[in-house]
Amino acid sequence: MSEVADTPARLIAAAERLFAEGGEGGTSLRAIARAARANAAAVHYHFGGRDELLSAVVDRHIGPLTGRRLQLLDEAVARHGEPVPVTALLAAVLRPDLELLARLRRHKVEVARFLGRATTLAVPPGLPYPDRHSEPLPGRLVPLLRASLPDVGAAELRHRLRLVLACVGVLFANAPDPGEPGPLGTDDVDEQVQRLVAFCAAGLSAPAAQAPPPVAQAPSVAQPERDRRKRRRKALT
Amino acid sequence: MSEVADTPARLIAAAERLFAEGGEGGTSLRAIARAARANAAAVHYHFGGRDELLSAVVDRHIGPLTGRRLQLLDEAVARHGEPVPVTALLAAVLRPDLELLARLRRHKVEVARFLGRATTLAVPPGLPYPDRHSEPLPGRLVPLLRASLPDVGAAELRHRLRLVLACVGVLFANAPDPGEPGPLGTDDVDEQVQRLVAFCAAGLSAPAAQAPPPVAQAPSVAQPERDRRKRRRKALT
DNA sequence: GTCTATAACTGGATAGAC
DNA sequence: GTCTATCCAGTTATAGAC
Repeated sequence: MSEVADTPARLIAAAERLFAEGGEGGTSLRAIARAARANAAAVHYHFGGRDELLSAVVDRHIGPLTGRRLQLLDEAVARHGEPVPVTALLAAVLRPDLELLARLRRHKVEVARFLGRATTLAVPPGLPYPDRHSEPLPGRLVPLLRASLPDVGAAELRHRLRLVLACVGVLFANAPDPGEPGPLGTDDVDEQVQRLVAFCAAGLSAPAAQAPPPVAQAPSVAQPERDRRKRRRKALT
Repeated sequence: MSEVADTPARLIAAAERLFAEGGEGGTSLRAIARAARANAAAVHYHFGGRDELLSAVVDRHIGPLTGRRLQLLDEAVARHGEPVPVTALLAAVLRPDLELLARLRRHKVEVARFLGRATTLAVPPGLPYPDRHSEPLPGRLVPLLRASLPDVGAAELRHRLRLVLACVGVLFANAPDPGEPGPLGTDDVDEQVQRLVAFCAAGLSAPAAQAPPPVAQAPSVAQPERDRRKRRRKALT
């Protein structure tokens, strides 16, 4: 873990730390190379460039998640038979994320936040982030959910599932510092799963929307802006 | 709207477009000045620097939202009396966002996505984005919710509210191109409000979590990485 | 495989003329 | 208020020595 390791490994490790601490756009290839006690040219040799290194860092964490999710889904099916209770399906999908989050939070909170930004968001345009929604997960999950929630329309279900995945992403992106209480008010992963599943299962299963009483029309929005002038920039060396 | 306008206004407009299209980190002060047909020095004169300009852009959109949310909350209280139904409270809070989203989606989708990244996420560290959770909104909203949901614990409620706000943020961040169907499968704001409220109200009101059946322990995670080498970087220039 | 050196630019910031 | 000119630190990328 804290070995000398070969250059590519040291580069990945340094990149992970710096991308997480300094932001995706704000971290330069040279800074990474310096931190890895390697040379700028080494990044090009091993990965092909800065962006490919970024992808490598994200993939390394996200890849294994899908595997574990599918595994837990299979176990849930085996245990309950179809239709699987929604809570069991959600627990299978969400647990791996919360486990990873707990692990990262201990020593690498910034990395957790970085992954949250990278996976759930449309993310700064132009960067090659993996699209979570095109993973093999939905292909397996959606049919199971449909069977368990026959009263929720197919389209509605897909939208709601997006909202569910959004929740996990934001838990990552706003991961609290270690020392502070964990993501959902607890450091216990089982409790986190229970709480998140309680919220999401209820949302997924909700009866179709009903028209609420009408609401006053929106007034004009955006404009109050007329006194910003000549503030000195924060000093910088 | 398409006037010549004064320099600060042109700068804000150009900055909004370029930050949205090119990402927060990837847009330079010089590019903004060029697009605004102004000078690089003008940015420093009027705003103090690049980051302050970024803040100005975000504030201009987000500021008015809080006002409208509080206004709709007051109307909801006046109409229903306390305790206000959860659905009414949520509709008041979420409608302004969806209205803004619909407006932006028509001609400035990228700006919507930009705002989503900027407000809900921890966002690349170091950048001065407004923290949505420190707005005056929670101070007014949380007591109303507590009164409407006496069975949900205070802490639990706060966590769930974070999840709700996360959902809106991700709707912004992943705003679909105009032409494609709207954020929740429809272009009609009223329907969007209904669907989002249905999901969120159910989640907020859910009974406390229950312990689900135990789950196999996690195996080792992260590592499959051993054949990435020497891919040429995509040509450039 | 890893390094130094360097090419070729772009970044934010500011001084000072107009 | 707005511009030009300039500073200089920092960027990716590559050629070529070891």
